[in-house]
Amino acid sequence: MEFSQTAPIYQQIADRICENILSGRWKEGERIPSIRELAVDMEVNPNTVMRTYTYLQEQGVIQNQRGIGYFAADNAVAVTRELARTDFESRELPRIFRTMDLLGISADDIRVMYENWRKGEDR
Amino acid sequence: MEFSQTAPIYQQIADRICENILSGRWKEGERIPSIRELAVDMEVNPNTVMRTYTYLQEQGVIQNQRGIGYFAADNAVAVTRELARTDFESRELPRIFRTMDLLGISADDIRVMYENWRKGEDR
Amino acid sequence: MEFSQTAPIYQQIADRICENILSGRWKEGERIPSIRELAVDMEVNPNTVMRTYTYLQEQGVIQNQRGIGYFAADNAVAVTRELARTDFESRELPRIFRTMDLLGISADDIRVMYENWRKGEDR
Amino acid sequence: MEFSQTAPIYQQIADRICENILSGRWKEGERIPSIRELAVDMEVNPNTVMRTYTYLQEQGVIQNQRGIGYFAADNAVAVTRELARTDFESRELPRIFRTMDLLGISADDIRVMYENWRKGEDR
DNA sequence: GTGGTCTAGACCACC
DNA sequence: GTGGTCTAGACCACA
Repeated sequence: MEFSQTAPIYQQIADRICENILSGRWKEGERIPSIRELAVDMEVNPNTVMRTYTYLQEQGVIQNQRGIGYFAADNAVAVTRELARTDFESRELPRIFRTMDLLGISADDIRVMYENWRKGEDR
Repeated sequence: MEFSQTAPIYQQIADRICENILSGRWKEGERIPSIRELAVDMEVNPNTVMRTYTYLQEQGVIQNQRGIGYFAADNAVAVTRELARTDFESRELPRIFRTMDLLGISADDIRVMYENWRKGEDR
Repeated sequence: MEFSQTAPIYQQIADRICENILSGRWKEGERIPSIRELAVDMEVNPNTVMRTYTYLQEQGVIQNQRGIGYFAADNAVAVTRELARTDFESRELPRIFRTMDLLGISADDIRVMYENWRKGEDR
Repeated sequence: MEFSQTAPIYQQIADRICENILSGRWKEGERIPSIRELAVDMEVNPNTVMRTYTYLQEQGVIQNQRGIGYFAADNAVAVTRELARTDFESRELPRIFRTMDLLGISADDIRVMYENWRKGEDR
């Protein structure tokens, strides 16, 4: 997998996992890949995945059963939504709005670009 | 001045300068504060401002006249717009759209929030 | 290591690294010394090496893998050649030719001196 | 006049003056422009020209007659040649040769480029 | 262990 | 006065 240089890798992995949960690919309560599996899959040091899992566990998105593995929490979807929403509204949006303001990009422009983007995605 | 913990200070200063140029507070071709002045003003080490200026000079936003000081480039506004726009479209937007998609936020929701935000700003 | 007084140390280190890449002592894609290692080796402050690495990374000569170290870029040789060639032709040559012209040094004189110089080098 | 960013301005002015002397445009023993004249002509701070003149006087290229002005020394051509030659051979050539070596540029290549350059100059 | 950022303070060349 | 380079040393995030 390719990673951005700007954000920490463990965070990018966390985002990925959250997407899997939100999109329903990983069901609540189900087992998720082991640290080693994911590390191999993502071509990353297991320590890095470990960090991701620790972080997500602190956030209540996943849970650990000793000796068995990690599981998506029973309320994983709700928790993840809440997490993503808070982050989006408090950290992303203000910066976005300021940039729009400075560059003269209207909400309408955003709408058009969003629609184009959705067409481009394989979904 | 207050700085966010997430982004490096020298970057936040660069953003600040770009805003000054885009908004027209600093005119193209005019002299901008000396490294030491700005360092005092922002309550940071001169090295940190130095780093900002070096970065902006590489980007073509500002220019140096030896022994005299730094000046906003003649085409500073265009260069800055281009910089900000590229960054916004290639780095911000894709992440934003993915989040909107996952959280079910529509472009209309964005429009409403944007309008509310503009009311909140004193402008 | 000994450094000239005329050029900045970080530049001289950069030149050194480029020579290592051009001569094949450092292979493309291979790891190069860590900042701290090189700093000890060259008896300079780590910050100075840091500056060199940042510069070379901007030029595309080396790449960073987070938490692991710096690596010679996959196309490091080509990039370095291009860099050196451009610099030589646009900055060095014109000055050289003007001096030759003024002093009445012919291209043949240069050839003789070059051959003598090559004999002097242990190669 | 346009100045390079890399070399000090006062040095570039000195080079210019040396060229005028070597090429015979300024004769030995003749008066050369006053500091103020040259400063206006070159769009430079008089202090900078002052520094150039002081430097050239130390080298014996020009002489000062108090209250009258600066003059090219009686043996200005010889002195200048010697200066330029020493600088060229001891400082320029070694670097040039090393670069040629690294880039695989032969003395013949130089000859060709030199001839092309001479055609390009208006002389 | 790695790199990245920042501070404090010094010294220098240049205008 | 200006910017530019360098050192020393600290602290942090990341792998």
